[in-house]
Amino acid sequence: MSEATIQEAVALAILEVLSAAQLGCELPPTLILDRPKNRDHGDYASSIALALAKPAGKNPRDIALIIQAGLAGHKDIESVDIAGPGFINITVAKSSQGAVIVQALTQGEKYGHGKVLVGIAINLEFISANPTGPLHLGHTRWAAVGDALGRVLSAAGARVEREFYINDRGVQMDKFGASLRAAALGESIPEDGYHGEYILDLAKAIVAKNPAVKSLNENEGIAAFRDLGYALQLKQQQDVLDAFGTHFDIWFSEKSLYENDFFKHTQAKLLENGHVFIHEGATWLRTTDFGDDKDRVMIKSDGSFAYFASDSAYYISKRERGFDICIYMLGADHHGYVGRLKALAACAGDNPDYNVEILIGQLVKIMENGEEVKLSKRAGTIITLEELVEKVGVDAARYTLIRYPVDTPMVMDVDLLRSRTNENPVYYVQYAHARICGVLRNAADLGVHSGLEHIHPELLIHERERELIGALGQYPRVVASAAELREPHRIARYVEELAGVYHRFYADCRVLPMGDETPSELHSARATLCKATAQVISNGLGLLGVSAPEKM
RNA sequence: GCGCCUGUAGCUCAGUCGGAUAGAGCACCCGCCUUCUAAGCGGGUUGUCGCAGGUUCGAUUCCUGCCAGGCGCGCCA
Repeated sequence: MSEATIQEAVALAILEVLSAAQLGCELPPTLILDRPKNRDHGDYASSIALALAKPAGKNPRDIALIIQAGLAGHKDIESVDIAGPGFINITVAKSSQGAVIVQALTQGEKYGHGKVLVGIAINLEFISANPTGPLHLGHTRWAAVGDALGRVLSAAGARVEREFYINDRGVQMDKFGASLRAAALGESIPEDGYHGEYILDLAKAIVAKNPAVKSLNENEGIAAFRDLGYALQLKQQQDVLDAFGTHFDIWFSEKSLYENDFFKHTQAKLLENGHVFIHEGATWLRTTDFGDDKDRVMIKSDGSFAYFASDSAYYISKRERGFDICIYMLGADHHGYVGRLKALAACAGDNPDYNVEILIGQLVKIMENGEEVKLSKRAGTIITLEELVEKVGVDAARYTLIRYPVDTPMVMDVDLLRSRTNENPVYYVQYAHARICGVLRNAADLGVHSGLEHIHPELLIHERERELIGALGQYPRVVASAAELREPHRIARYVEELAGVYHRFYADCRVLPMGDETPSELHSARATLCKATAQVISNGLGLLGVSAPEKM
């Protein structure tokens, strides 16, 4: 998809030099060059000489000297310096700097896409809320992060399907039906039922379309309300997610796991592997064979299915549908699932360290006017996704939720998210994009050309220009590591950094001609650099599902 | 009791193949629009990286123990 970057080419060259030097020790299979914090340390740095000193039994500086000599004359390298105990600092040749701009402009939306996950089929399951109420804040974190992760994994070359598991069977559904029926009939809702205001609205909507349901007897009525309410509530969740920009490939019904004897098939498969047993009339899976705290019941002694039966069948289903890796994104209150899901995979004969990945998201709180917001108008207790979006908008909500690693408990400050300053990172990044678009519009008016024929890398020698080019070149690696580590927040952090570098460039490097100045090649070169930057910001925001406005 | 997550500047948080002086925003002070979007830029001040050991040339990062906070441990779903 993307050709090798300068960074990769240089890293490869270093490995070749080391290999030819026959140090007598094992070399790392790949080498990733660092971006030094200090600009005096060049464009790229490596501590490989220090790392190999011991196994090779050599002085690190001697190894560094070998690398320095071996890289001499490399077409992309201006200089190789050795610093301190043996750090290698590499400065890229000016003429080669333009390669990044060429890649960003020619690859366009694909710039940053890579191949690290090519050939891997990933099932990404997230949210998976009960269809008995609106989506709340906990779901919302996953709605943003899950969707972004899906985009990131795809960009890294994986075949990804996003899946929403609908818990559409079991006692919760019946309670839902009973609650709706009670609301419709003006009776008090059962204590263990659903109490939000939305229940009344749903009940009204159901009765309006199907007046007959009110006169059904209790059992039939509960079933009718349950099924009609389910359809409406699911649709509501789908509409909300759609408006939020989160798309699912598959809406998977839990109920469907029991059709066509699929559960029997699951049970047979697990039995075949020797981990199913009967105890006191119940059917169990011996997950303790693979490190779980306790064994899990699949079929209760009364013959009904335990929730774990669904989990088991669902996992088997995913694997039989051809997914190599099943990623589960769960809330912190479900972290107890990790052990049993891993063990389940092992019971099915799979490799729990490879085929199953579980991401645990810590809780989200929301602050407004300096205090925690706890009450929801609609859901009764917990703030909903819709309410969050009403408060801050889709872009700010998505961006903020994605910006932090999921294992950090996070606090969303509504007042801050509404602010339009530096302290609000969404606007900071979007503003950089809009600013560039403005410059490019003016460039066109002034007759400043930009594009592939106007890169002129040898003219881009200002410190800020070099920084900006360097930052653009990091993007493919950021995407790759975000995908491999399942950490989409890295994209957000990168894009913030890039926006900052751009703003500084903008402050120091005039892009367009002033007054009656004649457009020069430098103007064109800078405008082209701007164009490449806009592309990368737009690509990064795109992976997060956040818009890149042309005007603000 | 057992298990998972967290503990970095006054506040909110970044920082994973272990690396060079630990970063950003906010807050506080001071500058920058007679020409590209000031939703911006620059400068100044801020640290026992929870505590104690260990591994090594080097640890915020890896290992062990402890302290503090959050969450979880059903033939519920």
